[in-house]
Amino acid sequence: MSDQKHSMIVADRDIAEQLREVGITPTQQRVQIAEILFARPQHLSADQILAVVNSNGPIASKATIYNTLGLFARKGLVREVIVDPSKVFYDSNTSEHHHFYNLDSGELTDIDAREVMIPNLPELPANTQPAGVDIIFRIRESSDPEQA
Amino acid sequence: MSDQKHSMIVADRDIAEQLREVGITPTQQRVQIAEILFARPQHLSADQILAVVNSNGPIASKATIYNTLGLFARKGLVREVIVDPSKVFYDSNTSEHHHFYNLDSGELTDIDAREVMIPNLPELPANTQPAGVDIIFRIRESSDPEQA
DNA sequence: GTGGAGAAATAGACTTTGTCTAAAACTCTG
DNA sequence: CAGAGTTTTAGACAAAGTCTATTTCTCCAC
Repeated sequence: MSDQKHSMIVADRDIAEQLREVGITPTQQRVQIAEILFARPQHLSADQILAVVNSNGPIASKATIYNTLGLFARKGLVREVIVDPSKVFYDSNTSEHHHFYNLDSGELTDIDAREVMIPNLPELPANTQPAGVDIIFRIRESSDPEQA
Repeated sequence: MSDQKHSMIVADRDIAEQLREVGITPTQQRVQIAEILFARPQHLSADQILAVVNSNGPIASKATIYNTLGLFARKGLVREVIVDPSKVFYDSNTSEHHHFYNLDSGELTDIDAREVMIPNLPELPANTQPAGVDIIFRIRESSDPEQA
């Protein structure tokens, strides 16, 4: 039990260290948010993160959640996934990959980059540079009659 | 001049006919919205369409714009493009193609399907069927210092 | 440790996109 | 031209996200 507590502290130290490495001052709020996001590869909305962070008492405000997620995204710790017009998902998997988006369930799942032929980069408009490619395979439930 | 007026009417007739062909009852509002969208291939937000439709007197309400765009999208007359977390774009080019999205200017431009190698369809999750692929090349202005 | 400057967090007002509702106005068919 | 069903409408509402002024924290110099 004290081992567990100990490893939590160590884990937090590690996360704080990781944040410092990319130039982010580790605060309690940022560490907590990072801990949730980086526990495993997942896709969470700002709202979901807000709920999880504060599930055991108030730790971070809405503004902090948005500030922190924006900061993490700018530092490359997290990837913004824009597939649903109503909200942004934050993806803690930053390796190159693509997504299935299930239009019926709203579920977002990863596709390993190796499973998809990487498209060639088309000729860019003048005075622009590449900033990332998103490939989204929209899917629906097989028996969904909504198609005609 | 009367020729022009005549051709407008003819054009509206054509549009009304096109709407009927996909099972949409052509109302004044729907025809006007279609006229704006289909004048040329373009990307417009609901807000922009609302402004243009009503630029010479009130023709359609906000609710009608949203209803109509949703209807057109379901009928395949228009394609929803989700690249900006704050709003949906409606693309009157329904042929297969992809997009550049300029993060600095918010500008959305088409890429002909022939310019991009079509990626293979990865293995779909169980009980799902494909519903479309979006490929978005995010770009920024070349001299933008915002990168570190 | 302590002080203090700059950075970060906060509550809550605000903005914007989009949805909903109930009533009025249309369209179309018989 | 009547009546049923469809469409439009104004405005209330909802939800995501931003902003602001203030308070709190962090960290470094001493």
